[in-house]
Amino acid sequence: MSTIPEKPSLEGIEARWRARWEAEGTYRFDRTKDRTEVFSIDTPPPTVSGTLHQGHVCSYTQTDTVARYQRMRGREVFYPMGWDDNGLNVERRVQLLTGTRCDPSLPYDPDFRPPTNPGKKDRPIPVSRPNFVELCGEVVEQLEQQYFDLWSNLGLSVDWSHSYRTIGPGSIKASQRGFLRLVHRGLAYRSEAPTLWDVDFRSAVAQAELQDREIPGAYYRIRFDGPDGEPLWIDTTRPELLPACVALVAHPDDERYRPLFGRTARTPLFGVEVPIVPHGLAAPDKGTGMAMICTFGDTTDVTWWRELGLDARTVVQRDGRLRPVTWGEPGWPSTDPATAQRHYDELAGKTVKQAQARIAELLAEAGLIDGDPRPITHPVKFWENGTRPLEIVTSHQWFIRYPDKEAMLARGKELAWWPDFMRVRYEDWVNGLHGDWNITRQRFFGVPFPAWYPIGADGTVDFLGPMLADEESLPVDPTTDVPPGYSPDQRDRPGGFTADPDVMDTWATSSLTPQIATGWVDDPDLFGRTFPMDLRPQAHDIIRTWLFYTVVRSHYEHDVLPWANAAISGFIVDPDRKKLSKSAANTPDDPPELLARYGSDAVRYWAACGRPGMDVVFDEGQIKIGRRLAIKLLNASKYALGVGSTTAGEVTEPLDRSMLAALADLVAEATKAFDLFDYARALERTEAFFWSFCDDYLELVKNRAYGTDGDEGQASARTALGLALRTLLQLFAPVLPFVTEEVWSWWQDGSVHRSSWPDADDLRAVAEAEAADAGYEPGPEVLAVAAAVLGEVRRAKSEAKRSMRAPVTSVTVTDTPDRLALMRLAVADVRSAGHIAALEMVAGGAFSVAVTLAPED
RNA sequence: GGGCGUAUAGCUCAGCUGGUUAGAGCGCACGCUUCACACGCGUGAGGUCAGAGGUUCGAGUCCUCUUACGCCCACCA
Repeated sequence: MSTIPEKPSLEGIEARWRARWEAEGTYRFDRTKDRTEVFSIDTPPPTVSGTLHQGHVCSYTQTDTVARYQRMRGREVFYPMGWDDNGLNVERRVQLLTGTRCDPSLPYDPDFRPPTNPGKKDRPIPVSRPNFVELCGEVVEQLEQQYFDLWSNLGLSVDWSHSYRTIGPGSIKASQRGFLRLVHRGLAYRSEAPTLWDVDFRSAVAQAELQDREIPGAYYRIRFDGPDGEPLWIDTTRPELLPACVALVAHPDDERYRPLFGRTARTPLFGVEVPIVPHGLAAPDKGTGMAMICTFGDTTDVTWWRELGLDARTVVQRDGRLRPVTWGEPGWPSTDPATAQRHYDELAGKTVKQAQARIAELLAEAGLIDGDPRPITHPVKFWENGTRPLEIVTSHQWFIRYPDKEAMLARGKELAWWPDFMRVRYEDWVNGLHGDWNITRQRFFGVPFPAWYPIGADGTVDFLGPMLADEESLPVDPTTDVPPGYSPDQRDRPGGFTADPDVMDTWATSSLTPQIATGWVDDPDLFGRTFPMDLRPQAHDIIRTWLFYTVVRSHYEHDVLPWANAAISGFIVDPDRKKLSKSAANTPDDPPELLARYGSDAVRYWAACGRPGMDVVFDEGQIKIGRRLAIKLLNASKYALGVGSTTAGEVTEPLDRSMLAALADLVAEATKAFDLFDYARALERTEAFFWSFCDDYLELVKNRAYGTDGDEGQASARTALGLALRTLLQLFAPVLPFVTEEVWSWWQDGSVHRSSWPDADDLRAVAEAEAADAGYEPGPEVLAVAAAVLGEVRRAKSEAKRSMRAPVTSVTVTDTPDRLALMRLAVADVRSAGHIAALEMVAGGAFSVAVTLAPED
């Protein structure tokens, strides 16, 4: 306990309490507790390569309020923190920051240091993969420190001793273990397949990372030769893929084309005989109703190609340029190879865009285009972080099979969603799934696959016959470790082996965050106390990825849900309802600046005002209100403690009991709200109570508490004030951890954050004690009636433009007998607070108050 | 094209299972140096609850349709 400051202030309290909480282990997880006593949280690992903005502050604060509530309710809270340093974003960030680019063919240079301040225009310096991974590690460490500072300053009650990296050794081990187990059960497999591919980042991307964007394009109407030499017109937006055309397709019911099914057409410029086939996906109303199938222009092409068993003639390479092709060779048939070659040589080596322009010219020159291209805008698939449309290339990839839709939907029903309607997003996603989950990324900084491929005596690699690491040997890096039965000198040699060159998709790791955080296999004791977890907090945009994948992995590995509850937060939007972008950071409004200007509690207040699942508008005004609330708590507390508040005495005065009865109702409501993860409602109710508590109750009780009206009732006021203050501090503690802890320390032992959540029944018992004997029903009404009369007196003074201290000669209250009876119980306090000389009560009629002010001096 | 959500005072939002004159804060106006607080206090003005139908004794609240906005999904020829 310490003393009450003369002039209470918020300045500096964050640093003081951060240090104290850390030193005293206030939020340390007690791992002697049983699973039933534990509340464990699957904290979202923030992407350290991203930019901190108010959105992070908002959602992490919301979760923290729940964690703090559960802790006060007596649950031992397991609240770890992860850092997501996986993925393409880190690589991109590292490339920018260090001016380097990974070239896996280079040897490791132990003395390499990146330039200190690389210019944007400088050509990136190629570095080896180990060098690049080292740089990633260094950059990631700096980024984590920034995040730690912010989180800690914000007052997250995380146990920092339980933190992990999505690419740390423990995570790599867990990811590889999970992967191997799926492979051994036949649930993960290797396949060569057409894959959506970002030509700039030279990597495959998964369905969940796709984004449609409307971009300009154009329809070209191109002439094919029909079976009998007649013209056959098709519309395409991708004329450059003409050399990759393997069939023409129309709807089976399309009368125009039905006679042509089973026959062949000839492609223009290249003279390739392609079959004319029916398929239900062909749209009679699009273009001419007949489309060319290319390998591969879009995912529909892939579907057609697979379902119709067509040839593959791919032309787009991984760098987004057209590959060299020799026409007339096997796989590249043409009725006129020389002409085909002449045309194709104009395209080979060009980018898709360049090739499109050139082939349009070639077609026009040959008179094979009908009219001018017709400009359109159409949705095209992009990688969500990419800048050029995705291409489809064929490559070797690892896939995880999805469980039955029914099983996944059942898991979705089993999970408690907050708010409940978010479940629908999950169900929509499950119902729309197609294909399996491609977990391969052609990157460098990530979890490597614990796999190698045998090299035959002739030097060919069997990319479909992987050799897997033993689970006991994990974690492994196949580029430095050696597969069982081989020696290091056999690497990349005929008869030897080669490492799997790829890394896992970021979600393949983060789908195991519950397992990673709780010590799966490596710490069975902790795992048994914390898994399955209680809560997954996350935003709605990654239900289809993080949430869904986590459910899949836990379903496969443990046959349970990974957590009982999913609390889904909204986005932070700017006042124009646009999602906050990265540009929101590094402005005067960025989070560290806001925390410094208004204090952490104020920013937390704003965050906690956001309803669960609803988008939150960034509103600096709301932060100011939070600051005002925190300051008000300091001052009201100073007053209450200054008059000698205690939590131990008796409460005898009806007004005091009435206030406590109202407080008991508040506690019940706030508790219920928090149990439903509705921190916003709990805060709103508590705040409303607190302001009227200050405005009405404190004013009514002030003189009595000071003892200026005599000793009678003073003890009652002191006890009521003490109980109310203690309760209010506790109710506010989850949202305003700093100021509540500050005030708590003035008069209570220990931390408010480890105190027991208030009990509505206890308060009600105090309010009701012997009330019946005193001849009235205890409830909030006495306070309400007294406050209403006081309000009328204030109004009279305001309208007369007089001070609130102006003396009142007489007041006449007219009301129903019942309400007058309640009024009578608090009449002394009302007179005192209103400086009222005489107060009369008249039964009958509607509530009204006549006020006669004393004349001014 | 399908789905989900939102629409209440100038702004940000409450209004839980339908029930007396629709609430709060900010902002605004007018006041008040009041012994916890001028980083304050008091009082006040301000709303045809997006629109149109319907159910009901009664609808901001339930149903239908429409409109606007946001988000998610969808086979891009």
